[in-house]
Amino acid sequence: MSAPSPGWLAEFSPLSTLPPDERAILTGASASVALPADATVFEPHQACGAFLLVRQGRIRVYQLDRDGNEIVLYRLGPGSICILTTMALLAADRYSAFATTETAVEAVALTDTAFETLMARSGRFRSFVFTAHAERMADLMRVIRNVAFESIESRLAARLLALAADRRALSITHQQLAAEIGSAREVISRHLKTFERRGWVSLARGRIEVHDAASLRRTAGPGDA
Amino acid sequence: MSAPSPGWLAEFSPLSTLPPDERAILTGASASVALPADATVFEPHQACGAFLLVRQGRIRVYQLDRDGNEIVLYRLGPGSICILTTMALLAADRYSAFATTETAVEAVALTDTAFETLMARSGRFRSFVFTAHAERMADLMRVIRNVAFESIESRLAARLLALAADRRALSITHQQLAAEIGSAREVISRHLKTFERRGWVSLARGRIEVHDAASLRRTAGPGDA
DNA sequence: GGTCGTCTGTGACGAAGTCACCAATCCGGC
DNA sequence: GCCGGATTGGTGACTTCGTCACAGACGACC
Repeated sequence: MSAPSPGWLAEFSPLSTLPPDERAILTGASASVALPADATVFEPHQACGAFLLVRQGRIRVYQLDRDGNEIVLYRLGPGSICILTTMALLAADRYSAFATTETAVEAVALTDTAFETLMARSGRFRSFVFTAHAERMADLMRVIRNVAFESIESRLAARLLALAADRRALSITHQQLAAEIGSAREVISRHLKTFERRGWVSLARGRIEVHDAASLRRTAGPGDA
Repeated sequence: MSAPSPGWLAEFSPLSTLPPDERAILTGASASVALPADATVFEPHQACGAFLLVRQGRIRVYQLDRDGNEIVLYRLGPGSICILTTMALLAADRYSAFATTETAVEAVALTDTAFETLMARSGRFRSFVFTAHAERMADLMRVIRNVAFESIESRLAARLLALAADRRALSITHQQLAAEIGSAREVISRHLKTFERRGWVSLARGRIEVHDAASLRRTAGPGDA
């Protein structure tokens, strides 16, 4: 693990205003971490042991049951931190979720002592960490609202829009979409077919093209992705 | 708001080992809060403005959608803290959950400045707060696993056992049970009827008596309540 | 072109949610 | 006591969703 390239701190805007002495702690005790795509970041009952700040790439955090059913909880992108590792650092508790890199990931790892030093010394750092906690908590609440209250059709529409972002087409299988919202492949296939019949999307093997984002947005409803 | 009765700190074991100067901050800036049963603790987009430590009673935290559907997220009992208020204090973010007292509640409220002072000064206090965060996060993950992966029958059995605790009978309506696990009243009624036909419980208006906890535990499965 | 593994489509069925409606019970007022 | 309204529980019909079984379609590779 080498030192991260200089200037990485600027990529985390809430941290870029830290006073010099606190910056020194951060930059002094950090190491670069590079992960390939589809790598395991952590699994239940397996601590990660370091505080991770994501610089590049995307990490998917999800739940898995014994039958292989899956549901995505949230994603971590550039500028966000992995709070599950902070849990393991500051609280003894460990909780059971999986995390996998979706793309190659570049991150900065902070030693646990440096993390605790900063938490003790820097109000800005604490606020940064707490904000991340609050956001993740909000993500989980959103997932609960979706699975408990929303129809598959609206959740699927919402997720298609979220995954497509601004692009027209996305490369994803029906099985992967089912894992996104915690449903079954056949159910997703059938709903996608009706979307296609309505002219909202067009389907090809491993590929979905969005034609009518407005209609999708309408069926997604006021609820969030 | 009067000062809480002396010795309340002993009720929060992780805090009882604080050094004298940190205890002084806690006891000096705290006020007693008494809430009746069925009172609103907080609602979405409405900050509570203080750090709450629960001494007596129970608070139910739940999600609600526009159609009145409900699902319980977790409960706070004696010795636990309300992390949603800490979110509002340290992070600007607010998230949308409801909290209601199930019984009369006695709590201690800490001013926000005292909270931040303690977070800055006391590693033990930080660890206490972070542990609470981790536990709540674990609760939410458990809820997600349940709604996404478990059958109604097993979730109902698990919840009956959890609510009954060691008692044989519990006073609860089918509607309330449905709100516990995020289902519909009719579904709960039907499952309870089959439980009764199997001799596991007996039903009366607003009352359920558990006769065969072992069988309930078996259908609840290895998963958590 | 042929083979194999992955991906998608479909029918049948059970489990769960929704809707409509009624019956039983409780509670307060008289 | 009795009555009337409100709450609670029971049930059938129907829709949506999850599960199972299986077939066809496509792409990668030889």
